[in-house]
Amino acid sequence: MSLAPPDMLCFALHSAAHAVHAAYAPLLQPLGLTYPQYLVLTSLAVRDGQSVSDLGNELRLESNTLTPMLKRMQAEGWVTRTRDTVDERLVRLSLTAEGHALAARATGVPRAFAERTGLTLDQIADLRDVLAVLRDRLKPARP
Amino acid sequence: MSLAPPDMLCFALHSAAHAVHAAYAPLLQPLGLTYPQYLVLTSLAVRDGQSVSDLGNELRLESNTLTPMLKRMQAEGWVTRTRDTVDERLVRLSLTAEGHALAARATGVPRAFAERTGLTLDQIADLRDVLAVLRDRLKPARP
DNA sequence: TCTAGATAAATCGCATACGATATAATCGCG
DNA sequence: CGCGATTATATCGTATGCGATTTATCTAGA
Repeated sequence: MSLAPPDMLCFALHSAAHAVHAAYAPLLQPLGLTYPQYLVLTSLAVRDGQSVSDLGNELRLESNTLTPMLKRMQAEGWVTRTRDTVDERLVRLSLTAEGHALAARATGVPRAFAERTGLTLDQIADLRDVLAVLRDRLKPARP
Repeated sequence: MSLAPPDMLCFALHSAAHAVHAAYAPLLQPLGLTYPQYLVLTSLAVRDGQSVSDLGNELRLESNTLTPMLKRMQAEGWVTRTRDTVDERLVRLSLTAEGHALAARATGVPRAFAERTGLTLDQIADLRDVLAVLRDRLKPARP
């Protein structure tokens, strides 16, 4: 006898992640951003000049996902991609002025989302930390 | 100033869901299953004869996602898709003998995963329930 | 020094996901 | 009864994600 999906942690995670994605979409669509692009923009707004693999390590994504996404964001005029002059294997990422402006416009999005969840800020922080522990146990980030 | 992704609940969920997906992959690959296909198989093993929208309501997926996936699973010989004779808009889904055999082989997968998480069964159940509440608050299933 | 191995991005193919739309079947209201 | 609205799938286009591979660059050891 097998467990049905509603009884499985993996499915709860899978479906909750999609629900969060869907909840963010209407907040991000007016900005022209997809949800993963929003994460990239936010990461670069905090730390400029990251390489593709720095960003991938933070977001747990591979170059095969990031490269096409970054090219789309470059085409939108939000991001620049330049080879590192010292180590030419690295591609350094920076936000343009438009990128920074967009990140500023997106600042309020997490708060709007937090309100939609109906959870307190403490509950949100606790859940976030439990999930981070689970994730890092399953798939540690590079040191 | 914006929050960085590691501080955001949405990112914790996003990345934990991907980590779970990645942890399931090596368990499912020997069976020839992808992770969403595993959820479909499990759902049909518990309740046979569901329509596409029944299944979509349980898994929170739309026909535009399910139809191609179900066709692939039909091509593998695991699932049959037949129009309901009473209401011909409905497509009824059933597992074949191979489908049932595969579901039986997959029974041990959640336990193997649970061990990988390092969480107790109570912790897993609690986390699952919190995530289900969050999901249903953001995107309720049809009644 | 010079090359074998490691590393960083990029490319390719495939499987989700979803918004928008199309099509077919059924329902409901006058 | 008849037709517009609704419902259930399916189709199309686009954006992730990832496994496997490729290319370019760098590093380390004989």
